[in-house]
Amino acid sequence: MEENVKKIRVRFAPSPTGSIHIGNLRTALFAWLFARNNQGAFLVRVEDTDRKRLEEDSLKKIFEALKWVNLSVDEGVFLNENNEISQKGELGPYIQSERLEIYQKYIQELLENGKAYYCFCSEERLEEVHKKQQAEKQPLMYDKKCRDLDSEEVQTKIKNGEKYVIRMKIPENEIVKFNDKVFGKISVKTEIIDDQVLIKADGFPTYHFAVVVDDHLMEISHIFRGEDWIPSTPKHVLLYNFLGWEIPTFVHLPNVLGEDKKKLSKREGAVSVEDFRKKGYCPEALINFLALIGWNPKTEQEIFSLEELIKKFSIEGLNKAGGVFNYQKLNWFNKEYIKVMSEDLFEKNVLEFLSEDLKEKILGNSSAFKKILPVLKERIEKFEDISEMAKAGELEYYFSQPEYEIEKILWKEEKDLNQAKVHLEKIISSLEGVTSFKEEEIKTKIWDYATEQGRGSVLWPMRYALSGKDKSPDPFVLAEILGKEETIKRLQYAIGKIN
RNA sequence: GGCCCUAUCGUCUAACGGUUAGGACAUCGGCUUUUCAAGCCGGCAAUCCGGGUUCGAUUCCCGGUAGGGUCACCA
Repeated sequence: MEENVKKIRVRFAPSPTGSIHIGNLRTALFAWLFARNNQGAFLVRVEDTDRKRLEEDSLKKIFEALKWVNLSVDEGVFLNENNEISQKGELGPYIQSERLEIYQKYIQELLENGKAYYCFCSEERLEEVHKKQQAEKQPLMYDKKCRDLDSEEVQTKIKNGEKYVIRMKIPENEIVKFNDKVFGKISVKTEIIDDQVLIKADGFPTYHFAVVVDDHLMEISHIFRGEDWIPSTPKHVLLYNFLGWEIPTFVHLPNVLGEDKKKLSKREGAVSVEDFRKKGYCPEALINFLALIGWNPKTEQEIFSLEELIKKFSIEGLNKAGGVFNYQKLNWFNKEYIKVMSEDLFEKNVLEFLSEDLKEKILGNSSAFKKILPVLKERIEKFEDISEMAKAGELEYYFSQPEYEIEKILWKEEKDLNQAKVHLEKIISSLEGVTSFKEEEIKTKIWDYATEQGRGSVLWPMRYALSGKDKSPDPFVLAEILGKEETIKRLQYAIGKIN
């Protein structure tokens, strides 16, 4: 009930170590939906405490991805009008590397209260300890060698310039309990909790320390994160207690899995938001699809706009079991979104996925292009398919006379090229009388003859003469797109090949 | 291996003790049809196993099994 009083504040806390993973996007989405649903605030904090894994343009990619899927940022780090990384809000800075003094302040407090201690163990020694534990099939934990060093000893070591980290002093024989909004009550004995490093040798805090400090200082009410954080949550709970802070509400989300039922990883192909963008998925489709993994709106509706998702979202609809990321279903969603896409947007997207020389041809015949668009719309599930169609030569014939072997112009098992020629000639003469060269009129002109002679025998050669392909839209659609002159030209070309 | 978590069609999921276990994707078949695509109609397909509790368990409890997560000076 305290949540009703307190303002809802959630955060998305990416690490700038690459482009944003689809699973992280989903976490951000749920947090964002929750904030919007409750008139709360959505903040973004950058967790860049791992100095070794920093990637130069990672932040840009992350924020471009957020912008692409339309998740707006209320506070913290964001991309401004000039596409520069900047910060807004009263509780900053929102980039952890700029908050080092803050962590210092609180680590001192823990040190003074005996909740943390200096540890001078070398990485080599730690490695040995771990090796031994592994051999004995013991859990891999710090052996607490430095836990009870006396303070004089500590001071002289520090004075001598010995490298150190600061560890958390996990209390003995206690049970840490916390309540998760999705997974319910979870409790863990302190015996199995490691004396976690809080401050690294380079002076930077570890994730575990920084999140607790920052989430508290930034007044985060609900922590949305992946379920893989559940095992380390007891450490965080302990830290909140050590510092005398109120514990926020945990909302751990079930994992997004690959086909192998393991956490979705690069092995599965596209996993970064960028990848999906490059393949020509619609951001709305991706969001819609993602929202329905691990959450359900309790209706049989499948297609939801962002606005509808905001309205419908609630933590109660969240699932515990991990969900497989199913590309086929994503494709279906994408197709649904393409169906209702505006002509202009569709055209713009198509152009983006065409090669330069094809684009040139199109610009030379833009009226044909306009007519092709609806045909393409019906046939693709993502815009990458346009490139594939182009490669397979399924676009070329709209703009230039296709080459083909004349025998293929015959329907099924038919052998008589002369008969086909007769049909084509008949079609030409019918077409010459068509005044407005529209699909329906072309059809009515030819239909009776085709029905009489056998539709396959007449229509297949016509279609083939126009496209030069086994598969294509129907001949009436093709004829309209090509126009009267070009259609007749191609039919005559076919007759010429027969002669 | 320790600890934690999870378990309904192949996949995403609905059914908060009583349903012929529902929907969607995929798949299969039919219709339409000159091919492809689209569209329409229909089919196949699930409660992990064993104990309880209960008049009655998909649903609650326990155990097993299976799967996953996690055990860093990475997040």
